[in-house]
Amino acid sequence: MAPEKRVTIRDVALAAGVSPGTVSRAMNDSPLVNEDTHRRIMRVVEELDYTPNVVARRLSLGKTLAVGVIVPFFTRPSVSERLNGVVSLLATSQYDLVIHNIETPEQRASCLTEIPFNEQADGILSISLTPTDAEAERLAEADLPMVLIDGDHPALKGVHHQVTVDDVAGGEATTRYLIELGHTKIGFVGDHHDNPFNFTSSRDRYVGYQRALREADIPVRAEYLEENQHGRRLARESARHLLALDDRPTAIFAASDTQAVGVLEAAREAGLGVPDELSVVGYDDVEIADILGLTTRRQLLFESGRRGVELLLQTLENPGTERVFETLPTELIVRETTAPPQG
Amino acid sequence: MAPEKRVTIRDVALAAGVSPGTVSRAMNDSPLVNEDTHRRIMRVVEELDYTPNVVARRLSLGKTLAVGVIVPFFTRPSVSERLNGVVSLLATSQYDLVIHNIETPEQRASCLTEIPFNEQADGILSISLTPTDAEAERLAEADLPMVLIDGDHPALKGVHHQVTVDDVAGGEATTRYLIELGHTKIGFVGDHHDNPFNFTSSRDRYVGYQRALREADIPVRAEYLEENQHGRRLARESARHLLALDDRPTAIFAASDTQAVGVLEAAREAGLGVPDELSVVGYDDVEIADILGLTTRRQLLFESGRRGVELLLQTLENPGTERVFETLPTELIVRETTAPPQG
DNA sequence: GTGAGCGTTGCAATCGGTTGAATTAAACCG
DNA sequence: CGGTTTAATTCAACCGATTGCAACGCTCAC
Repeated sequence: MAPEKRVTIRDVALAAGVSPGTVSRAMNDSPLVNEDTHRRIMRVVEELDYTPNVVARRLSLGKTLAVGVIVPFFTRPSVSERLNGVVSLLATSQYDLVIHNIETPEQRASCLTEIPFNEQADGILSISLTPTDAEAERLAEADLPMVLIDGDHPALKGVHHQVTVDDVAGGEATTRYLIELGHTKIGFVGDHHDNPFNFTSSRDRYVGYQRALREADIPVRAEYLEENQHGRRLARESARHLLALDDRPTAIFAASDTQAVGVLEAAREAGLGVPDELSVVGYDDVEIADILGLTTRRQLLFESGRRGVELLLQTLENPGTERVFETLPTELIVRETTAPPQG
Repeated sequence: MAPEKRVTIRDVALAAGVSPGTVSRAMNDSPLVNEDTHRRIMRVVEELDYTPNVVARRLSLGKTLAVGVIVPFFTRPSVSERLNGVVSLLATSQYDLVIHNIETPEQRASCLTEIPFNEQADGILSISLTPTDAEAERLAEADLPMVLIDGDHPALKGVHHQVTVDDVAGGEATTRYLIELGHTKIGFVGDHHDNPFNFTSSRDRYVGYQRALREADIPVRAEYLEENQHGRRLARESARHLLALDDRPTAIFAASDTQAVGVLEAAREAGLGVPDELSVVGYDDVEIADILGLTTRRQLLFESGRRGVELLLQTLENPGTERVFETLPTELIVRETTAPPQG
């Protein structure tokens, strides 16, 4: 009834007639305590409804029992799906999840430079962020287990795993698909390839796009590239430009499903039928793609998060683990927004 | 270069020629330290790149400097938007955000009964969860500041704020809108009103729906209510049933935008034109509603999260704060899926 | 009967801060 | 100039667990 103070290990010790140390050992199932004593202590623990103070444990163990997740724009469906994978697995472990969302370049900088050093986490998961060289250097110093999900840096030293997708290959294959359909005039709607967050996926997909065109001896036309900030609205504007060109593309490759939606909207505005007059293909395969029947390249978002945590937990258990670089496969999901060009 | 051990407060004290206590006070801007000393200490802090160990602070202060967020299915767009509001404000505070996602009824139970007691957080935010009477009782015992966002319990004692939406009123107003358009045959597609998560929003909106019908002297027909688990796919099935009725509804009110999308899909399958042959209205106004031109009732998702944190932080700063119950407004956003019934 | 060995348990230091009380030094005043 | 106030700092206990080491009681062997 009364706001009774929290039960500590000493209370238990007193009630059980042993020392705090023994209670601690009993709680942690140390083989050093007698079975009877163990049972007796556990009974008292039950009675008093004792749960160890996590903060004290942390200090004592020198471990925080938490992992930090650094994630930009976690409300974006693709990101949130990765995060979902992270959460799903982490929930089964003893580790807490501390979230650091990034919405501005400043936040990005401070997260990447401070979080790994302030001893708030035993390990770090970074989602969709690519460290710069300087950042990578500094991160290496922290020597904190870190896993990069959908983001890589070749020079990262120390215990750093990576779970990525080959965006160049994905972009190339997707573009090739359009070429095989017969398209030669293919537009690209993506992020700013030089951006303060150092997001690289759009840029890499464009590199793949160029590669596919070159392989097919199709010239890469500068006016077919539209860079913009991420988002449906802005992608719509980008697409408007493409569709207003004298020699407009017959297909548009959007760097994400979100942007593809903007492209679809622009097409509707322009009175262009999809896929007859314009083919549109996205990237990610989030739910909206299914809803709209968008052809897209699927990547394993949920799995990437899950696998990232798996690697991190492995490293935490067993610090000797070797670095792992994993590349997850992608898959083209053909729906109703792509077709051979007209005529 | 070497993996130098972490700098502690004692190192700083030594280097600055003072005692650890003084360093502590200097770090916390206590007026008890001389200005010169303060400056000197801060210089050393800079040089050694010292940052206080948060875990140790926590133990010492008896505060965790973290708030826990309990949230079911955080990948659902409406939920993630609320969470976004939470994160946006919390990022500016000194508090960390520890996430507890709920995907099963068991997780729900354990979160609601354990989290508030394991001293891992100074305060709790609960999103879209309605405690049962028994849970409310137990929660009151924890006497931990807690804010319910989109979830309420009239009997919650202690320092508990609530930020909710009046779902009954929202459901009623939305239904009235359809009635005013001329509809009398209005279907309802929602969650199971009796569900293991104790989600209440769909049920409440249905209560409002009934109320609106009664006020307009329109009989409430049992066959016009379709309950199902949450989700687009299942909502589609529910809608199929409604549309297959001999006397099918001319309008369908979905308890969420996600479910409304399922309804739209069912309409397309059935070859029914929207809005001419079938009106559809959703709830939430998440992005998909905008994309699809769905008429819906907007609630302030982001703001609810933000306001919830605001209240929690207020309480943490100033434990004497009075309880606040807030009801956020909703607004009908008319787009292209609603029209008067045919004929 | 004494010492070695084993299984248990207690003791006390430790993790890295915070904070109330004690202490010192400077300042002020009649 | 002694006494008292005031400011600045140190000291040491404390938060609540963990853990290496010492110590204890017992058994068994020689």
